[in-house]
Amino acid sequence: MSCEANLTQELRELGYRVTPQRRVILHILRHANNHLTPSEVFAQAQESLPGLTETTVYRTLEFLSQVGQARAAFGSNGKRAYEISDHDHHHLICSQCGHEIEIPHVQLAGLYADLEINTQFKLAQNHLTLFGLCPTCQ
Amino acid sequence: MSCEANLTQELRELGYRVTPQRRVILHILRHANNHLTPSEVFAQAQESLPGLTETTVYRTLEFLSQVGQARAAFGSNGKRAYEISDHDHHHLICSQCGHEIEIPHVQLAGLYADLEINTQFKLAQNHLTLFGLCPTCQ
DNA sequence: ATCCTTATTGCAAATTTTTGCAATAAGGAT
DNA sequence: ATCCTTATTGCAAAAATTTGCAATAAGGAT
Repeated sequence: MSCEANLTQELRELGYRVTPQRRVILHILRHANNHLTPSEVFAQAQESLPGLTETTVYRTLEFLSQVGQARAAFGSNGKRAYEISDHDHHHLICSQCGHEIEIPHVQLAGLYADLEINTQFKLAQNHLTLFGLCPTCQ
Repeated sequence: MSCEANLTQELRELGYRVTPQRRVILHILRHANNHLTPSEVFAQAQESLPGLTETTVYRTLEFLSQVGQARAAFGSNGKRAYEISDHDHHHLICSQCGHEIEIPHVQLAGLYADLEINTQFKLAQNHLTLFGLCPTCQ
């Protein structure tokens, strides 16, 4: 559990608790190479934590997003999926074949800056999902 | 049903059928002043179409998005909502108080153009939902 | 006006996601 | 090491969403 060490402090200071469920789920997210649906997380997490409930998975995933450790993304179908919130990026999905590429957040940095000026909002770097047709499918 | 006249042709040419369910649901979307959840649509639609099922509402909403008449948007909670796809825009929601403002698509036009060049994708103008803190909540 | 093909609907059942509440267990204090 | 407070979990039940399949009805052809 070495890689979760830093989080522990952070959460406690905010009055949250560090539970086995949260550790395991965060660990899974950290070691996944792409986003996972709640049921995928549940399936994996259950192996190390037999008593785990789906309810808890949903709540934990939501919790991790709240504290900025995870991020929710929505696919074309509206299916929810979560991923670790380490490197800021967005997704561009081909609505035909489903092929998906990553867009580094820096590419949107200019837009975000402009919008902050126009709207007076302080923007969060939430994950966006764009759609289009990939070169092959056009 | 005057305002649906043009759609009728369009759908038939594509091999789709114009049914009372589709008419009513599209009509509701057209006259709504903001996005509606499937159950809200269902509630309203049922008044003019007693036998209507929720299943059909879900399917019709999805269908209307497919043919470009409607658009799905996802709120902070991940709740799905649909709106008519007339003027292209996006939403910026305050993650604190839920206050929501519209961002005209033109403000993202530059970004979209850049992305099309970088990625080789042909981008669709899908509705994006951005989050942040509104002036009051900051 | 009737017939035919097949896109769409409704129904029932499965799945996914959310919610209320009592039982459990983190973690600070003694 | 034990006690206390209350954040979190599990459970059960509700609500939301999806899926398979047979019955219905759009709309083109006769």
